[in-house]
Amino acid sequence: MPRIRHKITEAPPPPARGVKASTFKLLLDTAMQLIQADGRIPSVAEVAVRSAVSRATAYRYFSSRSALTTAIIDASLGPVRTIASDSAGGRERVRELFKRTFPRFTEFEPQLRAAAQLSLEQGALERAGLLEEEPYRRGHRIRILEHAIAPLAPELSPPVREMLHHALSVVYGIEPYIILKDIWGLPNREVERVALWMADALIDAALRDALTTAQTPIPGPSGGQVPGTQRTKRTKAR
Amino acid sequence: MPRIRHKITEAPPPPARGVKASTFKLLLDTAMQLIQADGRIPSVAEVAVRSAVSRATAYRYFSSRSALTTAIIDASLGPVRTIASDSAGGRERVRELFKRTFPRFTEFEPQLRAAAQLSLEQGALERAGLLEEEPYRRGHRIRILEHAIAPLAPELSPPVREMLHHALSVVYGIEPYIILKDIWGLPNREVERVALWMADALIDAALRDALTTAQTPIPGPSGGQVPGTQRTKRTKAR
DNA sequence: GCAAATTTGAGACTTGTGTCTCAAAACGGG
DNA sequence: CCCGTTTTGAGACACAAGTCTCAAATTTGC
Repeated sequence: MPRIRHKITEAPPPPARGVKASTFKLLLDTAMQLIQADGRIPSVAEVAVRSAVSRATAYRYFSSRSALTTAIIDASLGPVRTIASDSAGGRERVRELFKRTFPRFTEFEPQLRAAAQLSLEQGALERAGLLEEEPYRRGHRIRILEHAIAPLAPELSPPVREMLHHALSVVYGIEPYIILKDIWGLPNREVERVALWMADALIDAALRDALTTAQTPIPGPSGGQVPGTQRTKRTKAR
Repeated sequence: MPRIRHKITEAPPPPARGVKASTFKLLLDTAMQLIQADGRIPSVAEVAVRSAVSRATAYRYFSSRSALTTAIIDASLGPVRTIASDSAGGRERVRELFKRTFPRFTEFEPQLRAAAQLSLEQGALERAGLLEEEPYRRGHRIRILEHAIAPLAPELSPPVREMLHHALSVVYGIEPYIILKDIWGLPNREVERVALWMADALIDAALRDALTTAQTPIPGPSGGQVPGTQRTKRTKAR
């Protein structure tokens, strides 16, 4: 499987031929209205009709439904940077990141669900070798979380830090939100509580791992064991 | 939004008219071969051709691609019960559940990804009020985890137990697997390690919460506070 | 305001998915 | 082995997504 390069393009797309900024805006605005109204990504044809524009023209601007989806997601979630929190250090920074992000989940739920769906669809096509277009990968999650846990870095050995980074990326995203709402039927308030609780639990575990490895003398440099990843079995129950 | 009732049908479907067991088996077998070979759910038409059967017949057995998907998933993951572990109590039971389940993720990855995709698609249709068929909900996750954490129950107050249940359901599933593989490119071995680490961390947190609330005298019966959910801020960093 | 370049609309066409009908084939019980 | 029932195949139809072409409309440069 070919490794995919994350495309973190913040730059505006190069102007294509046969494309007029005003028409693009008209179509995108219509699409945004439709998704807010219906809660699902509209078809290109729908957008065309509602914009009083021919189907052919709409397809000139959004060559497929997935292209339209991508555009809608980017337009909705645009300034991701504003989510980042520079405020407190340590655990609070992560908590605040979660709290700041959460309202976006409720506000942009259809768009985020669409993003998740799109990435699954494209993943399937990709694995089958049938994907022509560039896959949609925003990859902001890694970067945002990296920033959030940065203050904790001095207290964590690199492997523990990485583990925490991985673990938080599972909890920080639309997926837990979807699971808790769809499987359990939890209200937003509860979903947020669970996510925060999980984040806390993971940070605790990381800090604890850091302590145990800090106390232990570091093994020889060429040792097979990576320091900090052998989790001490804590308080074995039963 | 209408609440959906989980359909945990283990019973075989009632025999429909115009349906022959042998043809059903032929088509399903072909479909299973195709998904193993291609890594994606085949179309009904594809299955028909590869089974040397007319399209019309194939559609008699699988009335849509999502019906085919459902059948494939069920056939692949059928005996979910065998996953359950009755072995150890407490934390080990959860760990063993995770370890037992993990090989299925690698073995049935395409099917599980398809299941995740299907549930997102249907969720979108459902929210738009456009879903005619019964949505596919297996809902085994809740039940399996409930069994796994049962031995921990005596040590946990009901709210903490519920929190743990919710949290584990975010970690126990194909979603973390997908996130860690697709976003990070982690190998299976690492994904399993992260999942186990997370499960451990969550159980730790739950047990710790249980301790703190056990020490605190329970507030008055009509108090607004639910005992055990007010997480004590632990080791505030920085 | 004119000419060239750009953008658009209408419709034909393709492909994939799903439905429907009806006659032929296969099956099964006596 | 025969007759009624069940199952199947072939093709016609519908419909959404997406492509393509060409002439008409619009915009832009001068």
